[in-house]
Amino acid sequence: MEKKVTMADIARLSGVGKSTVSRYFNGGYVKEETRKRIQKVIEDYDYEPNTFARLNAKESNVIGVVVPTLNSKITGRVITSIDRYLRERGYTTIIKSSDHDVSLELQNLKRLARLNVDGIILSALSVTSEQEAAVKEAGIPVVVLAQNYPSGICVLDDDYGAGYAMGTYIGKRKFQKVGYVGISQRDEAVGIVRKKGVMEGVAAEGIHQVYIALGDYSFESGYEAAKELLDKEKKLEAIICATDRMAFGVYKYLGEMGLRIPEDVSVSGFGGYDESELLNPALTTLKFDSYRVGALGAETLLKIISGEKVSTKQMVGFEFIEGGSVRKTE
Amino acid sequence: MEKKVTMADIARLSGVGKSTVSRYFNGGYVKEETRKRIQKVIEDYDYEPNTFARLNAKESNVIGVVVPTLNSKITGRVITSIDRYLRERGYTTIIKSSDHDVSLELQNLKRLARLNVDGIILSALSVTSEQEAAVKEAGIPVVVLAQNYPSGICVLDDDYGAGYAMGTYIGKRKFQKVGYVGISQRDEAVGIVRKKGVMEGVAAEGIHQVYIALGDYSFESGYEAAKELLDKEKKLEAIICATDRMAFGVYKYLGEMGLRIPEDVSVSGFGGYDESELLNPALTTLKFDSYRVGALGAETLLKIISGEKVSTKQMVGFEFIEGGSVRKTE
DNA sequence: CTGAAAGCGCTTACAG
DNA sequence: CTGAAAGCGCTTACAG
Repeated sequence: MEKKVTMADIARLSGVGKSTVSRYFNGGYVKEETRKRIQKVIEDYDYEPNTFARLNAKESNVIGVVVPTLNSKITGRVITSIDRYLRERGYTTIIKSSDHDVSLELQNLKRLARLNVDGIILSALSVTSEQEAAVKEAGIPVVVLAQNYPSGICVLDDDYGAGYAMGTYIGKRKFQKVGYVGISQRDEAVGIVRKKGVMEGVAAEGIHQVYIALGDYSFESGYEAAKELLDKEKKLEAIICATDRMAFGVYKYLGEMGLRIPEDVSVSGFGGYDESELLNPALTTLKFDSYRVGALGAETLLKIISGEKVSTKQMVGFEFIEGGSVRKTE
Repeated sequence: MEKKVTMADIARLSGVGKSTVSRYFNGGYVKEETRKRIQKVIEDYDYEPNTFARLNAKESNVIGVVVPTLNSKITGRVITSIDRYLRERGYTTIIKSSDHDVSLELQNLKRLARLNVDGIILSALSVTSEQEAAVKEAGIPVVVLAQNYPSGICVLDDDYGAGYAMGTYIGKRKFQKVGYVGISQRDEAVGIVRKKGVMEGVAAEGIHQVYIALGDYSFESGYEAAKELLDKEKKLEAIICATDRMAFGVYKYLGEMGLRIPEDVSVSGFGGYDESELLNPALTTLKFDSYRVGALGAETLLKIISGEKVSTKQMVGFEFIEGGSVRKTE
């Protein structure tokens, strides 16, 4: 292993002081000629400063990202987008997973604060008071993603708008009997806001009675919900599912019952994962823009850091994906 | 923002020297009584040392992980598993994405080395000589994942075994005409090793002619490959796909042609993502154990760090998932 | 078993 | 425009 070359080495080799090399990297004044000399040496040695040695720098140029899991398509998109945005602007991003554990999430928050990061992007499991306290105590800018965060800055999916769009889409088909497979209210975005959008959307089209079943995001729960709904009301014409995965479960149940989609029952979802198009018929669904959520979150954080004013609550749009799972009105 | 409490504060508050507090954290000798005093203060102040300030420590307790993308199911599983394994053992893991960019991958490698990480887990885009040089020069332990790495230590999926298992499974059905949708040889694991397994597997069951088409992992390429294969050979009885996603494309083409699965054509894949069971019929496929790859990679790296001997090449198994997409022999 | 001192690789006033 | 000095929050010999 070769000796690691440090800033002091670069300084010595270029015949300048360390402070000058430091200024070279941090945009301070360096005479053009000196700059050239330093640059040459840096290239020769393929040198880059050690980001983590900036112990007493005003800005660390490090941003912390806390996510609930490393294992979801959404998280994958969000952190890809954050990482890219930040990298292109010279920031180092440190990703910490809470692994679905609230206490680990709290620990991650505290640890990042201690590492002197310039800011934190938090994709929260849920908003807890302890967490709010930690954020406050950290004294560094925090942007919360995909979760309403009244006491701070957040970037959200437009769940209400999406729900409303799907509600009116289904409503316009003039179905008499509609079912909805929802999610517990503990998930505010999906369980409350999205549902509200759907309900008000169908209502706007004159449908006032919706049969409701509750699922838990899983394939199986969609299957069970479909069974429950069709048991309660044999003549259901359409089932709106709060997530694609549950819609897949509904597909399975309808298939087993010999009911055709969309001739007998129409089905729709929310999510817009690539799988939706694999189904037969392709699922009519709605895709949230997770990449945009990540990028906007990062952009917002950098603005806060540089002292710009930002909105406390920003909404990111969605895209309607029309498949073949909803019957057209003849 | 409150003043950050540092190790010096803890030392002062416990009436000991900084070195003693440091030893407290790093397992050095501290008298039981002193230990208690320090512990009390630490708890009162909810203190944890700043991992990145250990500039001249022998071990940084930081492990770097370089992945090709943050945006794939497999990567998600691998890093979840690595992160968990390492966290439980007191390591901090730093995840860097190469975002499908070879030069960024190289930069990530160099940067991590400069950060003085104790070791690196590399899920490589491909093995390049520059990269091998960087790894060598880094002078720190590196474990390569899911890619054969003759010059170092690696942890691999058992692609040959998986291919062979699928090959014999299909072969035993005594199909006369079999097709294979493969992947370019540039991907050694899938394009060469897996294919070899499949070919030798079917051959072992007496099938010697296999019609081959090439795809690029995508849904569309699976669709096109199916078209090409069925064009070349109308009576194909089975199509083995090197990946599930391409198998989905095959499903679509067969559906459009009015061919039933498995009555007319049997189909199988590799991957075992959750989506496979959503299809109708469920896809017969084979699941690699990405969690195990991650954990074994991390375990191996820690062994190297602690000076234990490790195998240069370790293979991780798979699980056969029997769906309904392959015709049973009557 | 413990602490003062030196050092890790940087950055930041400050004097020139 | 530049460099010497002090400092960031830790760890590590070393002396006691």
